[in-house]
Amino acid sequence: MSNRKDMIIKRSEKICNSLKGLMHPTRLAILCALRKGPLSVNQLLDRVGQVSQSNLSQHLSQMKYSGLVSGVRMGTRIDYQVCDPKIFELLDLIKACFCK
Amino acid sequence: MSNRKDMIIKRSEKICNSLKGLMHPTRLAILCALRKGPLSVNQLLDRVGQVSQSNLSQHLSQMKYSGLVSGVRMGTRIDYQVCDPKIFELLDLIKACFCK
DNA sequence: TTAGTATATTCTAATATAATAATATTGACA
DNA sequence: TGTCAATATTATTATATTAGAATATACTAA
Repeated sequence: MSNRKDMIIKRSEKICNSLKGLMHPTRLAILCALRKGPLSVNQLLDRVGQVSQSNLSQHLSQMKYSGLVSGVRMGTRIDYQVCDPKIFELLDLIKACFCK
Repeated sequence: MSNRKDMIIKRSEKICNSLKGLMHPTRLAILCALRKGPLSVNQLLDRVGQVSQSNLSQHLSQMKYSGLVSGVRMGTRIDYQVCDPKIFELLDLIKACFCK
């Protein structure tokens, strides 16, 4: 049925879907901002470039969906944080690869 | 003029553009296939999933443009290889982050 | 309960990306 | 030169992603 090529493509598709979670300037900036710890949406709004609240929220929900961040409600606000600190290693390596 | 936020966004944009080079199942599969060494377009065609020659070529040119691979003509064929082996570290870390 | 603040959702228009088919280019060699 | 094999380009269409505006929801406090 499914041969080696299909396996590779299938795995690549899965990886791509996860990668989409960080494949946007705004989303990368969100991750950078979250490096030092959790931040609320409004705090993020303040730290990340010129983004509307609505747009920021959309990006956050996309990142939540792809398992990059999680949000904890603290009363009226929601603090977002990165699920797996390994992501920061990934960011560092990405910078090492592409920022020269 | 350009404050801290702008800097972050600018750098994020740059990283994103580079990342786009690997943000596709076919392109990821190409990179995997190139891990063991250079391959010609036809060889890649044989190793990567169901892709047309034309489409594969387009992906290769995009990857070339974003600095991921380079091609060396050998007579009638062109051998492609990964520019920077650090990319494979990146792939491994991506797998570690997202394939569990 | 009402007002106010924080965040999310939905819809739409604009833009970007991808796949396909058709055609073109390049190099080797008779 | 003409043909063949390898690779690239172009145009077109289909699909996905994004931003923004408007609106909705959730919680707090009075």
